[in-house]
Amino acid sequence: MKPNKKENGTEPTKSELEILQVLWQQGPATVRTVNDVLNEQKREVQYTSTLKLMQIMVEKGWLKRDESQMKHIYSAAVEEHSTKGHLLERFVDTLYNGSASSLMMQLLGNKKTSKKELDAIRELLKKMDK
Amino acid sequence: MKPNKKENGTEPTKSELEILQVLWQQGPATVRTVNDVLNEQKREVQYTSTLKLMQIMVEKGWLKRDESQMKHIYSAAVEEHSTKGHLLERFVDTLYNGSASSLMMQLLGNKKTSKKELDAIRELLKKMDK
DNA sequence: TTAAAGGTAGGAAAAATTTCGTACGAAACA
DNA sequence: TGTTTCGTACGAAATTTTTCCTACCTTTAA
Repeated sequence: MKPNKKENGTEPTKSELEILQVLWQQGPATVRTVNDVLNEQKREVQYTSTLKLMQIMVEKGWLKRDESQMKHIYSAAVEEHSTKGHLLERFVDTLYNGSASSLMMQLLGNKKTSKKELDAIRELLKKMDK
Repeated sequence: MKPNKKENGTEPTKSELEILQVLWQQGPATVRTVNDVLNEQKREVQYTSTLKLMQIMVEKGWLKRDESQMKHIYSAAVEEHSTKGHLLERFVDTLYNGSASSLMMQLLGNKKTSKKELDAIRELLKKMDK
């Protein structure tokens, strides 16, 4: 029974989440690719740092790795929707005592939420109504 | 120009957020009270650990401290609504590319969101409609 | 007036996270 | 055939976050 079994109960760290985001968006990719995206979209970071982190994430079960090629191909081992759902749930629990509508109010009161967003949300609720 | 000026751009850590939550809910309180609540609601933690953390948070500008009594009274130095708003914004940006409606969909698809919550949200939107 | 209980301060250790230097192998190419 | 480029592995340092020990002071109660 090796340790890299996954389902470790914990959550990805901030940096780990950044990497997951990249892989969810781009699909399976090399360290080089992920590192490039990070440097471009997020923050400056050395290649070996990204490599190390991604290796750790494989151990933790967040990522899978295809080693059949010399350039290893990494991909997310956890599903985007459920992972984000879990994070969101924890977020709501922590900050809003589990009340989704409290969070909504916050969100809707936020200047950053555009008219377009609001309409999309209304549409969504209408669909759920049926 | 001392460092404990506040507005340091960063965000509270997880543990710091727990303490802020307690103070937002309970109002100004002693370390003893905060520590008791933490142990009861969250996790086991030593008194001096909580004390130290709260001292650090004063330095960082997250908390204020009334030292006029021997039992110092701590209170949140940052406003609940705006702080949570900021955290929420970062959360949406990080996980949903800033799309509030994406987050909503996630939230609404979540079993944990009760009928009551949904109704509250509809009500909210109706009010915003006018 | 002493002992016990309950406070704060401060330093340091422990743990978790992040970063990167170095070594070394494979591939590309001059 | 070098030699330069691009890759992984590994270890360790640096940083950040968290925890708690120790010292010492004040209040309370015996």
